[in-house]
Amino acid sequence: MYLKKSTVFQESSRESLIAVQKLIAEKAIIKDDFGKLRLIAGVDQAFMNDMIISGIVVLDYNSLEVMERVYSTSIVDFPYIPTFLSFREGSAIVSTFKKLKLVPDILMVDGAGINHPRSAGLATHVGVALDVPTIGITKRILCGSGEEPSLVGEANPLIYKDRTVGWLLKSSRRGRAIVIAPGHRVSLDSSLLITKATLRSHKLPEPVRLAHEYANGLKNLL
DNA sequence: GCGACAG
DNA sequence: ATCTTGTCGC
Repeated sequence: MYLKKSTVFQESSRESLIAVQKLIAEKAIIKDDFGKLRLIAGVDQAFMNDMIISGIVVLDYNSLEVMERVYSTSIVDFPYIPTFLSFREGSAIVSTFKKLKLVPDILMVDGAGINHPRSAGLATHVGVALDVPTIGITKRILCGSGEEPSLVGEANPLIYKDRTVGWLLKSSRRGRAIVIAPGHRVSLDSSLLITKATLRSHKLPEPVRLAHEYANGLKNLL
């Protein structure tokens, strides 16, 4: 019979992919290791049938002015399976990042960071692969729990197995809190401070919000 | 064994 | 993520 990718995945590579994630987690550095913040980028993927559109937007960290945008397309070759998102979107991000002319000091990713069962979410995976400082931003919790903040600007720690792995930040008046976590070469505290600094009256911080808008907008031109 | 589960 | 209209609220 025809083997669905998900079946192949489940039966022949699950353990090896978990092994890869454990190696990524070992290489991840969860402390500040970046220079003066001048440029911050955001990345997000949009999908059109079996095509992945990955878009990156680079902003000036202080003015949040857009400095550069690049994108790349590729074919979907892996299904969406919770905790294995990096094997679906990771390579697309890496390819797109390499097309940048400007080198951002931080890359904000639409996915989990160390707030992952094996401490290897998409932001961490991509950060280690490119050896670039990353922060992971998600709208929902993948794992862990924390008290839901109620006041705008309030943040509570996200706990997973007795360890603080990120934050729940009430970023806007409406909706639930967003989830923030270090990906690579960024500390827990900095991941929160930097994210707050790039917020502009929207639920998501500007880097990822604009990257999402950019990637989705490309669907009308491809 | 039974849920939970980023994008 | 994506398929989709109207609708509640600031």
